[in-house]
Amino acid sequence: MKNLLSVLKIAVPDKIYLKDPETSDLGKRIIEHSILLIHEIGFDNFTFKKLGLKIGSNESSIYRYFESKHKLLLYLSSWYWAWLEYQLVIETFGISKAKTKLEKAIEVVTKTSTIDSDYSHINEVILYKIIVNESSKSFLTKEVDAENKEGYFEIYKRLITRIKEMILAIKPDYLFALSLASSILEGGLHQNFLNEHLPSITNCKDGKTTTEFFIHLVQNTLK
Amino acid sequence: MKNLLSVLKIAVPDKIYLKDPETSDLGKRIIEHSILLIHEIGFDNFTFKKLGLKIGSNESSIYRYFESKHKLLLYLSSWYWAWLEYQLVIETFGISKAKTKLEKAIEVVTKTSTIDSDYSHINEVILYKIIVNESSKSFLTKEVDAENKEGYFEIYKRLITRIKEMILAIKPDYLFALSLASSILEGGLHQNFLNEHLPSITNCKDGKTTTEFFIHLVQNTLK
DNA sequence: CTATTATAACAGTATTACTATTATATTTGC
DNA sequence: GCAAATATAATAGTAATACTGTTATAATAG
Repeated sequence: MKNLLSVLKIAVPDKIYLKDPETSDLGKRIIEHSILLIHEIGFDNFTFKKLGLKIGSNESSIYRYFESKHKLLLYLSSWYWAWLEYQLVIETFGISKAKTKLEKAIEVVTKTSTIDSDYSHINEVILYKIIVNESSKSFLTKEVDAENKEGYFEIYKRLITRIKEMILAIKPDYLFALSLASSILEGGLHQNFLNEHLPSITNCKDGKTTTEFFIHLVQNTLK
Repeated sequence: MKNLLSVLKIAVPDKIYLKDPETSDLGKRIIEHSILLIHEIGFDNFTFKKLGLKIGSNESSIYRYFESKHKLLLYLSSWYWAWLEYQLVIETFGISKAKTKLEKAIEVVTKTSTIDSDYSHINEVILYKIIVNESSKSFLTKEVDAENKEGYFEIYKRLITRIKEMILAIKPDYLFALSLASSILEGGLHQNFLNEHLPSITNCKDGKTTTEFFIHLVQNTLK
């Protein structure tokens, strides 16, 4: 089951890119090194020129794949959410008890140390760090409504919908299943951000994990 | 009690600005219209040049007050958190019952339609919209650790600490009081963002409020 | 082995995010 | 009431950003 990714491909909405980076060596190097470079200098300081320099390739060649660095961030985000959805499905598939299933889901979605699956050129551990620090910037823009219409957030929304279903399987009359699901996902990222940068306002440190916090929260809410 | 702000001044960490905008007419116009302009075109598209044009003043004059637009965002955020802390304190001051007190706090912190207090040149309703859409950008940067050391996030952290105290007053042995407090604050902003831009993944709409969601969540968690 | 496609190299542009300098108002102190 | 100090405005300049466009060269496919 774990090796499904060797036959399946992570599917990202194709309007996000001009040319699918998975279809060429240069494309894969763009993805691989954009993750490393964004992690290194931050998305705000990241440029295609710097990336080109890093991969020994020309700025204009990168523009053949993505029309802007914002689109690249959308790609990386979508890719991560798709990968997480895959993790979620395989990890919870065999679990029949609704409560155990949701707990596993919370674990998958809020844990920090995802293993680099080594499936590809993409380092999932570093990508997760980018998601924590930068993914909000993919929707905190003036263009969010237009981009939502284009379907750029479909995978993210589908992931939240899956968690919502697991919540409703436990408590079908709960009125805030979607809000709880989106809070687990974004809240998990936020607590892990605080742990790293503003530790004085989180308890998810010193052995206590973000996962524990959310499992406790959800257990009591759905009781 | 409500009119305390006519004698008190919202205090923002003074390292954030070069010159206190509250001390001059131009300074106040900078604040007033930066809020309107950021709301209008978004922080990413906002420049001091455009702001100068709007207030009939020169770009370079604005640089006398803030060394960058990032510092201006830090100022606006800090100002908002200080204002919210003030609201929190006066609204909960007279309440003796711990549970009622926290519920009031959650209401203050998560509600969308704050009234424009008309106390000043600052429109709090529009400022809240900026906070929802842009405030994360004030800490999602590579400079967050350095800026945290400089004390730029003190008010924000103090606000969360206040909410944490109210949580602990109800359940002193709860291990995640800080995480719950920070989740209420950021989560509240996020749900209100979703309501506006990605409504398919929130239940905080159609009469159900973000405040209700969090009150229910917290009540059950601290039971 | 030619045609197509992919990539690289180079040039150019409007805008951004500033810094620096000088000129002109406005306020304040005596 | 006037000089000195301060605040603001105007102008110029810069390196970097976020692109677009064109042409040249390399790789590959039919």
